[in-house]
Amino acid sequence: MRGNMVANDYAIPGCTCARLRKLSRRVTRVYDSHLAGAGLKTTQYSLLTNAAREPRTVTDLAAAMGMDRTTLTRNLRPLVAKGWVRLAIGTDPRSRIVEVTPKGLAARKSAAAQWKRAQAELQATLGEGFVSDLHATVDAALAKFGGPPEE
Amino acid sequence: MRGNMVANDYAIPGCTCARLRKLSRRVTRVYDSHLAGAGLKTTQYSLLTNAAREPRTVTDLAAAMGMDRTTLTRNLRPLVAKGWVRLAIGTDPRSRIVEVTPKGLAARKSAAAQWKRAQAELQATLGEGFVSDLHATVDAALAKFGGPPEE
DNA sequence: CCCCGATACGTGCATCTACACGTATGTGAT
DNA sequence: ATCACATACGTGTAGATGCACGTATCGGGG
Repeated sequence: MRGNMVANDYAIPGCTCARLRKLSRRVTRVYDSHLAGAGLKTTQYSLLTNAAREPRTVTDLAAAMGMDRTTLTRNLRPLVAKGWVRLAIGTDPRSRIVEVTPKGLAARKSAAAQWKRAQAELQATLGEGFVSDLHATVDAALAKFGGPPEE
Repeated sequence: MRGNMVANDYAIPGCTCARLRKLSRRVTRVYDSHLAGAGLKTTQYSLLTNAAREPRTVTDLAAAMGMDRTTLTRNLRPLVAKGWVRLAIGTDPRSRIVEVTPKGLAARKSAAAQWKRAQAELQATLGEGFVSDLHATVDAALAKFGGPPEE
């Protein structure tokens, strides 16, 4: 009784990419709205966290975060400009070690509260169990791509 | 026996946003690598599809796609430049109706093959059942945000 | 008819993302 | 020592994303 469901073929019921991007946009806006008060974006908070975990070369950090190396280079720029990150020369003089400065650590620490609020809002919206399942699913997908879930 | 696991607090085991963005990057690269041969990006393919489904105002289409209205305005620009999309004046002269041109429909149709290949590669990498589950999870999340999964 | 709040858009600015390409340095073979 | 290949990086170009802000039109009340 639904009529002809095949009137046109413009439906993409199966486009994984579009769905993921759509959800990413929504979720990113939630986080960014909270982190705005701390003067940084979600991406930057994530970057500071990953860089602080362990000093690494640009290439290694980019690989760990699953992003193009040149993307990381650009993303580092605003952080370097704010004095939160420094690019040091490694043992191999060609390499750049991404180092979070004390100022950067302080910025991250002060933003942590807002990050927690964002995560809490998300869990309130989606439900805690749902978020857990979502994490598991996303981590499993990332693992199948070969990289670590890391974060 | 794992030693002290709390040496630093730089782990964000629970950052939903970072995980989603990471997975989005990976998946987008898969799709874009296939669609490159068709001369468009995943976002553009998705835009063409959504716009072709039904002519709508910029505001309505943006809402359906879960993106900022001004983002849609910018994303439409390259498509308009290629003659794939046209912005017509609606009954309300302030509004712009996003219309896909015949040329745009043709471009989308010719890209459909590459899109299928991308989707196939993803399913081969993740597993078909996994992709189904992922869709269900993402759709459920989008629904909890209030909007339609649509695509 | 005029004013005012609501509505529909576009722009400026900043950031995120990645491919193609170019530069500089390390390394191993000759 | 030198040459060739690999490695580590940055830039040019192009698009995706969203907030703050400004402009123009619509519609109802005075």
